[in-house]
Amino acid sequence: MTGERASQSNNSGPRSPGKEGAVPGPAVRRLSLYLRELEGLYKRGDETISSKQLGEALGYTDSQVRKDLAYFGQFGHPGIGYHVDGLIARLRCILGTDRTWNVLLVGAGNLGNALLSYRGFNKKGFQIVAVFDDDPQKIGQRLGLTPELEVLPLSQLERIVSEKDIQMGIIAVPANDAQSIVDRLIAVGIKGVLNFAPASLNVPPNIPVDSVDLTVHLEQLAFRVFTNQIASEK
Amino acid sequence: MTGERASQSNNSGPRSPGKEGAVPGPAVRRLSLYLRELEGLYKRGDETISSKQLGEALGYTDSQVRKDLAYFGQFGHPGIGYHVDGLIARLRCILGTDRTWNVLLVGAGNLGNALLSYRGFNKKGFQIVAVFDDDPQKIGQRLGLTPELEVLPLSQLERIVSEKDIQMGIIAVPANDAQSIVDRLIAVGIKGVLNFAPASLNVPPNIPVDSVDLTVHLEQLAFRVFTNQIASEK
DNA sequence: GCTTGTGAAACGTTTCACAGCA
DNA sequence: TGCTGTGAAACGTTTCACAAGC
Repeated sequence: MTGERASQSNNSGPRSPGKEGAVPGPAVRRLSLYLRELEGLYKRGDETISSKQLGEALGYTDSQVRKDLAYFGQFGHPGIGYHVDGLIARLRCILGTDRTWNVLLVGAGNLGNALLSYRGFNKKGFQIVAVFDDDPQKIGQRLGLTPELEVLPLSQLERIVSEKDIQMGIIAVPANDAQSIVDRLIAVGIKGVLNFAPASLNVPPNIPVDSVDLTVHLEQLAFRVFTNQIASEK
Repeated sequence: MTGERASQSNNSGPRSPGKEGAVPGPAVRRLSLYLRELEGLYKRGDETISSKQLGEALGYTDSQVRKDLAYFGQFGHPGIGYHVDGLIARLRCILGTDRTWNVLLVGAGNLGNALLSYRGFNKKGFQIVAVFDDDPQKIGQRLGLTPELEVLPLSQLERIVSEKDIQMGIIAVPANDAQSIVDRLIAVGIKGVLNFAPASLNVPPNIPVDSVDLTVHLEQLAFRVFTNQIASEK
């Protein structure tokens, strides 16, 4: 059943995994970090980089870097390393950021506002093209950067999603509202969700959800700081 | 070399790992999610819960839940499950959120402001007790919730950290400033850092750093949405 | 009956080590 | 020499399976 694909040397099509099959989750996360680092190197004018250098910059081993990249093809040159610009293009293609993604935001509170004003999203090809909130105080407000967005009521969700061809949604509402919001997003055809509500969402298995809980991150940190303290008291 | 500790049945001291030794990183992350879920159950009046129920609520197996908890002791009762309130207390103690942590914030931009206004931190025992920014426009502004905080210049860092007994720092500055900020934080004795700047930070190995890059999360999502599309086209 | 805690097996990820190429 | 790509070994995590307890 595992489809096979002739290995296509260096000129393989976009995203070509060396083999059909699962890429480890952690590897995909690292690809984003490689890309971020490479974009910095590109700005500084570097033309090539070795797996060793790239790994050291991020705290990974050289073989880790090579294995991660090898899941998707053969991008390097023995004795040389990787061409920075070429690898950037490949990674963007692999991650899907060589195109623009239209994103909606639900929740125009503090966090929602901060997300609307964040320039980093646009730079990476993510455009927040609609904001929803059911608070009557917020509906009609214009928020965010240069082309400001009007806060719309959720009743407009279906219309706007198809009108603006929106594929992903960001949830920045209180925990209690998150499940009903995600249900509605999926009902109108949203294909992936980034959830900032401190709640665990129940969704069909084909809908990727990535949850960022700010307090969970602080707790992880507290645990590790605390562990260090105990260790150093020994 | 592996210290041994008589297994202390149910009344073991705080945080007692069943055995001295490493707890898997992913397990610690899940503990935070268990705690979040348990706090919800407690509000709804539930008194006991089984590993099966808790796992199902979060998308994990029952044995995963039991193994994670077993790293720290024996908290359950065969045939019954776990007492919700008791397990909450244990998890808080393990994660270090049974005390208050004083936290500082560097960067009073959009994201910094959103973090200052977020009530979830206080509920979990994290108090942002100082805000720093070197932008002259921002210094002196009063931001955040009820007891507003005055934005201070970084020159005050050392004094405030010792005065207010601050252990952790949150970085919400542009990528280019992040490394110099983290260096200064560590120099004044900060023990852990939550970094929102899209940059990889170089720190000594005994200083835990947790990085949250919002665009990395969207990229992960884009990758998975894109993968699903390709799969469904097959 | 149902549920925990845990050794052992299964699975997944990372690191090693080296052939092959520039 | 320096570097990639990759099979094999090492390591870590999750799941299984079951004895023991309510």
